Amino acid sequence: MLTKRKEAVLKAIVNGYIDTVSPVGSQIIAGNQGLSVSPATIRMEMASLEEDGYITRPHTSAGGIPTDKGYRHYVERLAERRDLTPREKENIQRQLRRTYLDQEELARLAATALPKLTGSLALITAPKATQLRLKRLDLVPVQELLVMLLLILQGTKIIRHLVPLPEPVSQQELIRMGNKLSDVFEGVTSAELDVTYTELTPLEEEIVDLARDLMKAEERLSYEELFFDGLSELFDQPEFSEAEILRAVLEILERRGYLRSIVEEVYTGPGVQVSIGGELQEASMRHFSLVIAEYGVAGHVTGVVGVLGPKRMDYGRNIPAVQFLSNLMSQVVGEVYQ
Amino acid sequence: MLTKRKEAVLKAIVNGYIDTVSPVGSQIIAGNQGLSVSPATIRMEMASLEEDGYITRPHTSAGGIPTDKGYRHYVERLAERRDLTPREKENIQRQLRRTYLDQEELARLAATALPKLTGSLALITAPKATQLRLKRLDLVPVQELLVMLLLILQGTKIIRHLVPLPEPVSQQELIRMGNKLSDVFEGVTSAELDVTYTELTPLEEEIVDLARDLMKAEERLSYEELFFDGLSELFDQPEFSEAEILRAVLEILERRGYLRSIVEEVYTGPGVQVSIGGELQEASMRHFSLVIAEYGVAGHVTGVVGVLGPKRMDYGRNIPAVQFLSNLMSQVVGEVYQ
DNA sequence: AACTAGCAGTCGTCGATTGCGAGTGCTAAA
DNA sequence: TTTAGCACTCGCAATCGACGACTGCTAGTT
Repeated sequence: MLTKRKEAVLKAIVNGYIDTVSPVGSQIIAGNQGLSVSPATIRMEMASLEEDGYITRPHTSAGGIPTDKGYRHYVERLAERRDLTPREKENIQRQLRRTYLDQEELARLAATALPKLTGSLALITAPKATQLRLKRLDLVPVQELLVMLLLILQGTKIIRHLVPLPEPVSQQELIRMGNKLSDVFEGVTSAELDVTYTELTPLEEEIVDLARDLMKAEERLSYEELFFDGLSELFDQPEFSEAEILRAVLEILERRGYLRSIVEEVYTGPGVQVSIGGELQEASMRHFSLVIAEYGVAGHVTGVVGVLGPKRMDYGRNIPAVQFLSNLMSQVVGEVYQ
Repeated sequence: MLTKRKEAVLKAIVNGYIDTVSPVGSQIIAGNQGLSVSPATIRMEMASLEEDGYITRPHTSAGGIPTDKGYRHYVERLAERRDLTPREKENIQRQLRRTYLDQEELARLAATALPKLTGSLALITAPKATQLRLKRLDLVPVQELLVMLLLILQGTKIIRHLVPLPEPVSQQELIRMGNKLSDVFEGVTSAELDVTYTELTPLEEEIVDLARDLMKAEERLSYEELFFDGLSELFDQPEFSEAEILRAVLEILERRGYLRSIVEEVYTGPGVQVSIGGELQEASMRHFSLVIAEYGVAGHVTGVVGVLGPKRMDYGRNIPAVQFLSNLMSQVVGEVYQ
């Protein structure tokens, strides 16, 4: 366990490093009001902190910089949470509250808002329902032998798929089929989409089978599409002046599935989760931290919202920011889902 | 007009620069087979090329690098077009030919394929119809006082919008309205979506008005959403090791409307268009070239496909690549549009 | 026992200096 | 018109030294 004073020193180091992006020495720490001991004493404490693995030094005669362990301790016990200002909150609320948005748009907008608040990259998945329910089924002619199958699901989600026909079918007939199937299967889950219930023509059966497969495929996806925004905010951070690190970020972002897997790895429960550098499996993430939280309606629909930034991000601010956005999005999504 | 030999020298310089990304000197050019004169002679030619503005030198005693004018001449008369291999073509064709894709997906897929072929960033807009036609109109309940209005348009495009209701409406009633309005207005353009034609309830009128406004708004957009992919391909290029240039690209990409305006500026007619560095209005684009072409069905539906890369991109390959993709996408889109 | 002043020592950073080599322009000869 | 030769220009990379930011340690103080 760390003593009060060691914690104060660690906190000063992390805060200082977050500020200046360069190792912080004993004198600067001593200069901090609140800590009225000489630099020499600080040095003793720093030596001890280094021994315990909370800080490192880039070279023998340099100040300290926090290790992952140091950041971890900072995040959990030292960082002072600074909530968003009422003004900022109101601003986001106004943007996301426009009820006319569909849910993808919601995620997209949230991803645009977050980087400005946190100076980091925002990562947001659209809300995904655990159990899809069919609201309506449409068949729209595209060509003589090609129709678009449209599955409209609970929560404004839509699946569409082109279906080749074995032989021409009149538009009236397609409309009739759409209405009939919508009627029969309204409010039904993918499991209940079964052809044995009613009298169906072979073509209708085929379509119902396809619809079920599409819904099942959709359910199998562990996440909806991932939106991100704020690359340029991220690159404003001084430590990313080196192209090498830049490249790492880009690669992560282009392989979307990859990022998704990181999110899944990190996400272990409700509330805001923080993962710092090496705590993530991925070697290329060692310069980054991830602050993420789930949002949605428990058991019905969920998504993930978070920010990716340098390890020396402003945790005190970003954690409340992610928390706020998670709550807000839960509300908004909840309204559409009842 | 340039002499044969001057052109040969210019070509060697551009080719060499594209290869090595560093100024090419007289000896290297002389070393090229095909040009059997001494370096000294080459130097004379280079001095003349410099005077005429085809090349510059970074400093007094350095080799030549092409200017925008030099690239322009190269692209128009010197570059040897190297078409994609049959294998590559087949590959893309297979990917884009799956008829089950909707048109957004088509653009997205194309944007993913192109960077791998060209080593540049791909820019693609989804196909946009000049004249929207309504295929079907659906009203799907979301909450007691909230319905989703769904406009299904010719060519698999969908517009959706949430509509608040003044008072509860039963699901049957909504379905009836959807069917009625679909029936009345099937195949109609935004201009023809007029409430005076038939007997409509006030609520129906309101919905038709809204539908028309939505379609008109959609038509006013000059382009569909712009997809891009291949950031990391772009950053593999050695000249982007400097963070400053990187930042420029990112800013361009994050402001989507901005990029769109560049595309509009460049796009002046059919066929593949090449814009080199300073030829673009935007100062921040001076390190880049853009190779773009239109695709679609003339008069009905159009989109833009192109690549953005360093000025020293492989024009000989990228121009045919963009050409090929433009043709292919025209075909695929045409099939859905008849 | 805890703290601190002082000092020698370490190490990275920055600027100046230098040598090297690539590549030129010019001149004079073929 | 072409070419060989040569002096000259520059950028680049390596080297060096001064500087300064810190530290670790020791010895003395509270």
